[in-house]
Amino acid sequence: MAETTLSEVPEEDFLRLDQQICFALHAASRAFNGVYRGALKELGLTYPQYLVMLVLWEHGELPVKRIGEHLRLDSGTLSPLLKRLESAGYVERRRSTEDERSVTARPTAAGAALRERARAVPRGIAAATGLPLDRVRALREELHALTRALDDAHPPPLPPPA
Amino acid sequence: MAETTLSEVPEEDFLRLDQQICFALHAASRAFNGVYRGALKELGLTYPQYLVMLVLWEHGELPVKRIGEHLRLDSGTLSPLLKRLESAGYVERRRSTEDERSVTARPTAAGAALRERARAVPRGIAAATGLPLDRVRALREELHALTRALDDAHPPPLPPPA
DNA sequence: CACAATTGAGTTGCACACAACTTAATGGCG
DNA sequence: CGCCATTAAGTTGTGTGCAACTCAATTGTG
Repeated sequence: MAETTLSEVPEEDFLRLDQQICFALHAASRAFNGVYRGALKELGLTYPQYLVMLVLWEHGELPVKRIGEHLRLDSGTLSPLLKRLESAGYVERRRSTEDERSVTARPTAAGAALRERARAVPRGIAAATGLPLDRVRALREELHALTRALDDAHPPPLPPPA
Repeated sequence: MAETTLSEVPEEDFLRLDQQICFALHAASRAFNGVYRGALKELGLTYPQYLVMLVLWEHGELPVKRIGEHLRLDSGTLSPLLKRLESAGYVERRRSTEDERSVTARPTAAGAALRERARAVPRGIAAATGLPLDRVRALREELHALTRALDDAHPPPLPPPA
């Protein structure tokens, strides 16, 4: 049972195994998304919008570029998303004075207030996973390593944040 | 260091931990998607289209409903996706004669031939993960359990396949 | 047998992701 | 200084994912 290397797996099983692992990650991500969707509905946030707010709550004002580095997202995704967060009244955007190319985003008063209401979210999610926190942490580390390896094999447009 | 229960984590760290774990899964899924995108480009398939073809290669002709159960996807996603696979010449769709509500899909000759070209894909992906197959299998199991737990806490429209 | 509830596909609308492109500003570099 | 490569946002187009809906076929029930 110690078949650890790729060459020891019979060719016939490979497509099936591939289906299992790539599907598993895909499905888990969407299942997570679904649980967050329910938890975030009353806050008026989508899951990616919540990720952006988490970054802004932690760091305050940030250029779009920096947000993208934290979340591994590019301007093609962030620009319309931030526009929606702005029209929802949760963030303000402002073109930087030092560098006119850069646009920074920061939580408004309503956005900051939203943080208090959001405090209830993570506990509910953690409970829904049914996993002890140690396992959650371990899983997080494993997924980080996996993401790093995959991005390394297929470098994304965004270099990982320094 | 044996803080396993939720109640032992300070409230202040919760939003940050939440960001880390939910982001980790989200990012890993997208990183995987990116690697597949590169590997599948020459086959003319997207990642979800590849998942559908894997199911059809394994099971032959299947109703849309069954495909959805295997992949945890509903008709809102599968209908247009199958239409694209059909216009690409990889699958045929046919309304069932026994139950006129049901539509089945199966690989065409070109779709079946594609399977041979697809054999090269999984090895490349497995190599890109940088993980030994044992770890991949363990991760798969963990993600399956996680998906089940999350779907249980927030039942999706699709019941898990029997 | 009639008829309401259910089921399977499909459609519509919205919000990501991401490639490819455009535009404007900045930073070298001769 | 002048000019070009680089950089940051934003835009466009395509393909999911999913909620909410429509429509037709089927099933269950009195």
